[in-house]
Amino acid sequence: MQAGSPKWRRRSEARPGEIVQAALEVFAEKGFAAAKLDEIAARAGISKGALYLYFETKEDIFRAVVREAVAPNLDMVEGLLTQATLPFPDLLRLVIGRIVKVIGTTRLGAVAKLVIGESRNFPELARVWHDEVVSRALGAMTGALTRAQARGEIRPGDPRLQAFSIVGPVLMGVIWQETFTPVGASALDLEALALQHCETVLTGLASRVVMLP
Amino acid sequence: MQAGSPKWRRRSEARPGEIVQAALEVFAEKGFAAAKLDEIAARAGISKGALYLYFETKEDIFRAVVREAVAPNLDMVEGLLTQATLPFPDLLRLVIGRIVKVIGTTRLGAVAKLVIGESRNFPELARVWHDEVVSRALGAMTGALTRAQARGEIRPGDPRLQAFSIVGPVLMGVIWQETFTPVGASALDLEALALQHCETVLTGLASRVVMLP
Amino acid sequence: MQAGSPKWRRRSEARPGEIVQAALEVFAEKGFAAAKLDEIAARAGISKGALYLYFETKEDIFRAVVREAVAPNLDMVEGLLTQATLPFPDLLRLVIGRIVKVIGTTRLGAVAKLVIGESRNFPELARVWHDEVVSRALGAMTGALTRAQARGEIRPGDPRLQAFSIVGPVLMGVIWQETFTPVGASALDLEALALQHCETVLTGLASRVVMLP
Amino acid sequence: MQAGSPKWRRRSEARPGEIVQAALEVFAEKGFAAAKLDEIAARAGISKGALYLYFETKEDIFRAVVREAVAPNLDMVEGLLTQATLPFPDLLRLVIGRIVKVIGTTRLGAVAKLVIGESRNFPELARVWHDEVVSRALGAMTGALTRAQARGEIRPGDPRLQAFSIVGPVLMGVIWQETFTPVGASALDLEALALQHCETVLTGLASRVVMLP
DNA sequence: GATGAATGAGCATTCATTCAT
DNA sequence: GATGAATGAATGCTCATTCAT
Repeated sequence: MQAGSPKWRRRSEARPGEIVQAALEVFAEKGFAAAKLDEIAARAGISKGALYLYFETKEDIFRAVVREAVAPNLDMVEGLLTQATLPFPDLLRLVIGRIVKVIGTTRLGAVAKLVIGESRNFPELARVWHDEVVSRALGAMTGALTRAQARGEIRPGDPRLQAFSIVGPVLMGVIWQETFTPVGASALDLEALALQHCETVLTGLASRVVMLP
Repeated sequence: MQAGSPKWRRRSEARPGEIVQAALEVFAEKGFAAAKLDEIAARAGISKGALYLYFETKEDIFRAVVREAVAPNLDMVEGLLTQATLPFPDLLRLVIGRIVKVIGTTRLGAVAKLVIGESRNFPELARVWHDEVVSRALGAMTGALTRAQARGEIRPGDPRLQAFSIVGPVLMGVIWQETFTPVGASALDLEALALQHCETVLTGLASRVVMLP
Repeated sequence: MQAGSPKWRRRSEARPGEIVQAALEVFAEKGFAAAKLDEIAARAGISKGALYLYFETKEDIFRAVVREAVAPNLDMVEGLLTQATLPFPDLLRLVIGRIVKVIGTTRLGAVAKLVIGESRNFPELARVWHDEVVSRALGAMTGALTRAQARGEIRPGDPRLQAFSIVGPVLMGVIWQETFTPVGASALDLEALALQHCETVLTGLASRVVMLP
Repeated sequence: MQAGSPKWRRRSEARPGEIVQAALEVFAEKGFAAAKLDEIAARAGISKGALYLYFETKEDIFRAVVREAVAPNLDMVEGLLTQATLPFPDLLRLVIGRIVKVIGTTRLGAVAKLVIGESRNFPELARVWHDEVVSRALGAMTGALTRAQARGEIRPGDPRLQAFSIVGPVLMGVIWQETFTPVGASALDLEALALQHCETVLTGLASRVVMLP
């Protein structure tokens, strides 16, 4: 084995990402405590000891996994904020579509489950997720709702609770897929759910609505 | 030590319940793996060894905790089914109110979080919860929605997805309280959420609705 | 349940013997360490706590089992000694027959196995057995051999080693039955072994023997 | 678990042997249950955890100890078989001498005691010993006796029982040394026993023998 | 940098022993 | 005397972490 081989150099730089990727899989499957460093190392294709060249502790790896998953969401949150001038129905359809797409292409659902499950053991992570993802996204949504109320687009009401009305079903769908589908429950078409729920909640929130007798 | 001291009277009949109660607290705080039998025993006011007079293993205790939490839900589900002849809006307000009340008076939310977090390590529990709680409740809701559609009370659409639209925000509220409130997020008034969402979704699902330009 | 019931009184007196009997079975099956007081109590038909009304510790029960098994052997040893005036072949046939009979009607073999297996953990028991059973029996045999040598009945030689020649095969037969027969080895006719070995060793030890070319 | 990977991974070559050696000592002194992994590890000069790099469980270590002791015996058994063409007396003297030598240079006696004592808890080990050591050795001896009977060298009789007559005293001597010598009994010269018994039993089994009145 | 053998603290589980009833 | 619930010390096993190579 020759030191300084370029193949190694390049791999070294990629290592942390590979480890986080492998760790994400194992944590998602087993949860934090039941995940074994042996398995993470094996899936990352390195030795167990090598993990400690890149991370201090197992908790560190866990933190990296969760924080890494925050990044794409931050982008999404930024997206929410910048589109904030659209009419609310258009904005909502756009945002929900984006959320569903991100969930479909990343392991975001699995990470959400991890954060939920380990929130008591890793309060800082729950805090990070709250502060940098959930709260900001919810804040953006609340802001858009407040403005839409001011414009008379949607009916009055606590915009934070309205935001729950909007996002909750999608979150429930994600949890369903992560929790019950693997144990035999019928699968769920998250996109169809988002589409139908969007129209339902838009009608429900619209101000210029008249219910006939 | 005085003979006949009431403190030491045999409580064997109450013990399993006390243990499950103590275990619920510890599991809810730590998750399955991080929960220590020492602490469960201490909170139950008995020795570690005594746990094994009532349960075979730690997993057994966990199962008991989860199964015990199922019972009150079964009653609630039965309640749902028997009220099925009411007009849908009345039924929904009734049911949602009941759900929120149960959640407020039991540790159901904590158990739900446990089931979600440990679903990969205890698939049978996820299955039990799916079969005996989630699926039945969702089934009842779907049935009521189907009938309401037939009666022309609510608009057409996949009733299962409509059920997600109805229940999702409440579930999200529960998760919020269990996950983010303990780490500093602003508390959530679950009852207000339920109330407002009920009206929103009822409007959104109603068939006799006209959106004005 | 009436205190002082005569049925109980009589049982109480028989209890230690019943316990020792039950313990013998369990110890014989499992060895000392793997034997559980629960099982001994169950087989004796009493509660675990009641064992401590008759014995101080588990070791105590074990000691009682082993010592109890000594008694019938002491009788046998006495028998050996009193018949010591017979011609040696007659004496040997008598004694070996008696040994085989005792082994066939008691759990002596099992106890021997226990003593052998636990001799390091219970040196006093090994000592008791040596002093009160093995050594005395061997001493009696050695004495008889010495006298038979003096009478010219059997050929000269270390009488202790001759005693091993006589007894060894029977002991081996007992061990065989206790160790290998339960795991599928073909059973052994201990009586036939004793009979044939008796004649073989009597010929081998006889002084008036001529080997033809 | 890698398919096809040999059960004995690349390990420090000497370690397993050192562990087995240390374990043999501890098991021989305490028996299986009373032997503590702490002590085995200490005597092997490693930590308790390191044991599990080489063996799965305590039982595994025990099995290795017993199986390892089988190997030298297999060689001995083969030796018996290949010398089978000698005249019986010469063969017997050769074989017995070899047995005594092996016993004197190995801890075979201690292992035999272990197998006897734990035969109920580890039936497979008793079976292995029966099938691969005792049965084969006894079979070889029986075969030699049968041929010797056919040649008219020794008198008729059940050859299996004759084998017991031959081997029993040596086994008894081994057990004596392992069981009673450590608790104060006078030591036994196993070689002298073997020598004298050999001549005794050869005379006893010889066909061309006449007993004078 | 990389390895994997070695460590040792930590935990679930067992079971002889006790004691209030 | 008898019970059996309760105890707690003991121990096999796990696994994150370290370190000599």
